[in-house]
Amino acid sequence: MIQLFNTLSRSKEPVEGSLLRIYSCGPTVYNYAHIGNFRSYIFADVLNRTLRLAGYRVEHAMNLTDVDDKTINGAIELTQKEPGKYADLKNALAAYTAPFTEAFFADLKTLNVVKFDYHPRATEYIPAMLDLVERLIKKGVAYEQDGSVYYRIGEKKDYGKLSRVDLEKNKTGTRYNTDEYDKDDVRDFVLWKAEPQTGVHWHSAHGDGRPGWHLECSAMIHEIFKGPIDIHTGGVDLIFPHHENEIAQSEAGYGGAFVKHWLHCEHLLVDNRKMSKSAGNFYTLRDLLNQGKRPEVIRYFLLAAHYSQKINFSADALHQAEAGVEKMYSLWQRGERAAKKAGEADADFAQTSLDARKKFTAELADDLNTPRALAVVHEYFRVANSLLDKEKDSLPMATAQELQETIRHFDRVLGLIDLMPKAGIGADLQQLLDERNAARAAKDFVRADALRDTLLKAGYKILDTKTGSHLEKIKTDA
RNA sequence: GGUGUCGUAGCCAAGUGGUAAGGCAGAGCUCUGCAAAAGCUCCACCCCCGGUUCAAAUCCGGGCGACACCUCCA
Repeated sequence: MIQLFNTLSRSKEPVEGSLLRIYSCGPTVYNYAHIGNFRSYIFADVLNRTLRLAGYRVEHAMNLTDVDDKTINGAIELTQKEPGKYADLKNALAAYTAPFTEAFFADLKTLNVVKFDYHPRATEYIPAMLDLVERLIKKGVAYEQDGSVYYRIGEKKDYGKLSRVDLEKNKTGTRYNTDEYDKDDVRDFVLWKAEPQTGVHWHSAHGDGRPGWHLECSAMIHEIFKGPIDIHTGGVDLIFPHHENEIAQSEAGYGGAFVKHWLHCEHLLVDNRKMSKSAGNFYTLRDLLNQGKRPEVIRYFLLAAHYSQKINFSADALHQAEAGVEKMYSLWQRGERAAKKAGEADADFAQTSLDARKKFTAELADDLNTPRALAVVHEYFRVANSLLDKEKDSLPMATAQELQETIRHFDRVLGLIDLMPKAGIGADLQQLLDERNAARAAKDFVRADALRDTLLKAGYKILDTKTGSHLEKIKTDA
């Protein structure tokens, strides 16, 4: 049984049912997503992987916001740069968001995020959104004002139940100019935004306009899942107002429950400040890869802290993560090499492996406790390395297989082995190694060490063991 | 001003009433031509003050400090 912290109740609750419908808030494709954004998507991935490992069936959607102020501005800029190239602004919008959308999917792949089942885009669900707007007007909780439609917060008595904001106590107007809004109540939020002909717009009963930000998630969840969902994820900054407004819209518009379990992951910090586009203190995945950081290291780094805790992004933390990844890869390859003997599997080790697998799954089942799960992994690695030491790197095939299966089990959630540099040791490398060992045997240590350096620069580390020397790939090809 | 989260070793980070997981770095040792890898050993009384309790890092109260949300934001 999986227990997950629910923002709604502020306590851990069991996840019920065998088929889980999950919706995760995805990116706005106006730019490259930064590593803080990816924390949220990898968090969704860990959730997805953990549930599957635990035997649940999962249907998981992650949206792409491809129409909002920023993307529209981008589209307008495109048309100004190349007048006449786009048939209309919607075409320009599609042209503007396409590369960022592509980059987003490529980055997910780079980070070995398991494919989600659905990736709905806001622009593809305009009719569904307009349908929701009409439902809300019919129910009397929304009103039109100058071509825009607003949600009347006062009509929802339990508004604020997720974020626990008390709108009465909240100062309004302190942080934004209330005069800019033509709303009955400053707290009301926009469902449908009147957009002049000069902007990206769709036709509606209220005139030309485009959807408000919160609307897409409600409409797409309804369209895709045809009913309430089990889990909804996102970053903590979405709790209010985004998720609060989603709840209001969906519950009022479609009736009944909306989401059982709300999960929110904390922010990634840089120098103790939230990483964000507006603050400018962000790194995209591409930035980091260009700096020689490896995606598996980034993954490990993000998994090393619980999702509900803020983590500070630093070179130091990344180094520590790299050491963890290396240890895993090293053991994996050591296990591969050690599969040599026939005979029965080591019964003690088989038991240890089974225990470790169970413990690993159990730690994750407790609100996705990846740090504890990693502790289990490291304890297991120590036992496995001890065994390999003791057996001089020669194990029965069955035992080596046990080791690999266990690492594979961990990796069903960690997702690191797939990103391991491929060894591909060709004849040239083997020859260098042979030459080095010949020099070593001839006590020509200067030459031996020089060859070791050469191999290191080629991305291979030499491991000298009692049973011979081996090469281990330590770097991804540049 | 309102709301919430957090403060654990040099660093990263679990634990949330029963006497401090795990990792990185460091020190010593084994192995090694040297090194690397691996193993073994060592390395914290949990921001401060007060309270509750047989027992608190863990609960309560009060400080101090950090961050976040209340505006677009993962």
